[in-house]
Amino acid sequence: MLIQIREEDVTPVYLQVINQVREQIASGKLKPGERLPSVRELARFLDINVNTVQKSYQGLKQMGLLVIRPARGAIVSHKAPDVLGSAQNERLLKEALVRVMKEARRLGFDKDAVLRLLRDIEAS
Amino acid sequence: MLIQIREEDVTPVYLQVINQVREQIASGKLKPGERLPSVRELARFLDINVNTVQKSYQGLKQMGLLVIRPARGAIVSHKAPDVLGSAQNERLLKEALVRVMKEARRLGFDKDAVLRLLRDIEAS
Amino acid sequence: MLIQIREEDVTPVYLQVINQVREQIASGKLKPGERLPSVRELARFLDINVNTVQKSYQGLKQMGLLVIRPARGAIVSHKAPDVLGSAQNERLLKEALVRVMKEARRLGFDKDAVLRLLRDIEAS
Amino acid sequence: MLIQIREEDVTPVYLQVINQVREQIASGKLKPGERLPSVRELARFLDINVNTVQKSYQGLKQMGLLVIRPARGAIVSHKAPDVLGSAQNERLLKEALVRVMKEARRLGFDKDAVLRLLRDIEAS
DNA sequence: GTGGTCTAGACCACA
DNA sequence: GTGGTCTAGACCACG
Repeated sequence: MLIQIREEDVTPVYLQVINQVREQIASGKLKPGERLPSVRELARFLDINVNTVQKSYQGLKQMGLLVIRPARGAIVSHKAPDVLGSAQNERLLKEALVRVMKEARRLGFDKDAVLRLLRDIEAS
Repeated sequence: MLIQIREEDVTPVYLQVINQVREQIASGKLKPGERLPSVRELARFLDINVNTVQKSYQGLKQMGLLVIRPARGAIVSHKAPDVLGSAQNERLLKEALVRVMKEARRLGFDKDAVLRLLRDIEAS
Repeated sequence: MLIQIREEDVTPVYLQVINQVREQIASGKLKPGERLPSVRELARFLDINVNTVQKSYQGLKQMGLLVIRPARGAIVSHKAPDVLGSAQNERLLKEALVRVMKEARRLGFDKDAVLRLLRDIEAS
Repeated sequence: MLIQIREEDVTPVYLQVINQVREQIASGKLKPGERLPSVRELARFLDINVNTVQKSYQGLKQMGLLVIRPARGAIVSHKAPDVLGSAQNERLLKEALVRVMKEARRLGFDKDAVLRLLRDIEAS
């Protein structure tokens, strides 16, 4: 499991961890049932605080992506694929898009302009 | 100038003010040269602290949307239209869209799905 | 005497008046002995507060450029030419230059770069 | 990081801090990636309010000289050298020089006189 | 009256 | 511990 913390990124460290784990599950690099490194292990590896990793894992558990078994470590939930494609996520994404549209209008762009910009964006 | 603070919104108050003023300039409700309420006036009206309004006005000044003249009040800058339609804003919006696309991919959506969702969003 | 207040300029109004009067004396447009408009007259003409003009005239008097005769108006002092070319002014200018040099160093420019830039400036 | 506040200086305290930090980055005493003292630490050391230091750091962030990461401290941005040598700064300096030249003309000096004075100034 | 600066003290999320 | 936000109250120069 390859994770890296960007020092210059203003995103909270615990969110950087959550996002990258979520991405790896979505892309299939992490599969249901697969074991994640222990909290202490990952904290040591990333050189961040144990509490921070703890918070990330709890967040992922809350989303239903991780199953945490005390004293036995954390594994990717078998329900993870459902969670990632769920209607709830569509709602989350919709909210994010609404926020961007509001921002766009503030900056003086209409929906068509946004759609055009979005189409031009790399799939990077 | 109609502004309202949403207590339940997590967005910092000073940003709510900035966003709403920005929106009103973008939509033409506030025109270049028009005078804004004094910091004290607006603070009293919104029932927030003077320093908070001050922070908002300073932010808007920084963006080039306001011209603030000590002891004479603040007016919408005549350069505001340029600022709002500038190439710099296109870059800002692009960055926001890239962030949303990353988020979408994490949630298991591809670009076409995002485009479809965006088209369905109200122009509210 | 042609004076105009720039609304968008952040320079205090009373200083805008002082500077323009000083300029007109330096350039010869206002000559020693010549009468200036009364405080009330100028205030009405520029649409600014009487106190502001009063402050400007007092400042000019302080510099030795104006002689104010109560109830009879203000005239350009016959000593004005001496004041404008004096050693005291050289000191003032030197201080302004020192401030600019400090600013330049902060922005990453050395003295040679500043001299080059200054030479390139229009004599506008 | 050595900073000192001059009580007798009319320059606002938060600007004194900004200027000195900027100077130290320009002169290489503070290098990209280097960590600055926390707002509380610096406030205690300079015996000024935390909010004042906060204002300074926010200003430096705005200029692109600092990267501030909540709960992780502030570091000199890796883009700081670009910011300090940029064309935008040349414009800023040019504007300052134009202002000084106007002032000089008001005081009765021409450009050659100014150049001569500038050359004589210590590089202090 | 106006905006600008500063202090003191508080609460928050994050590490 | 860190930075970010907000309040209350003060003083200043300027109009």
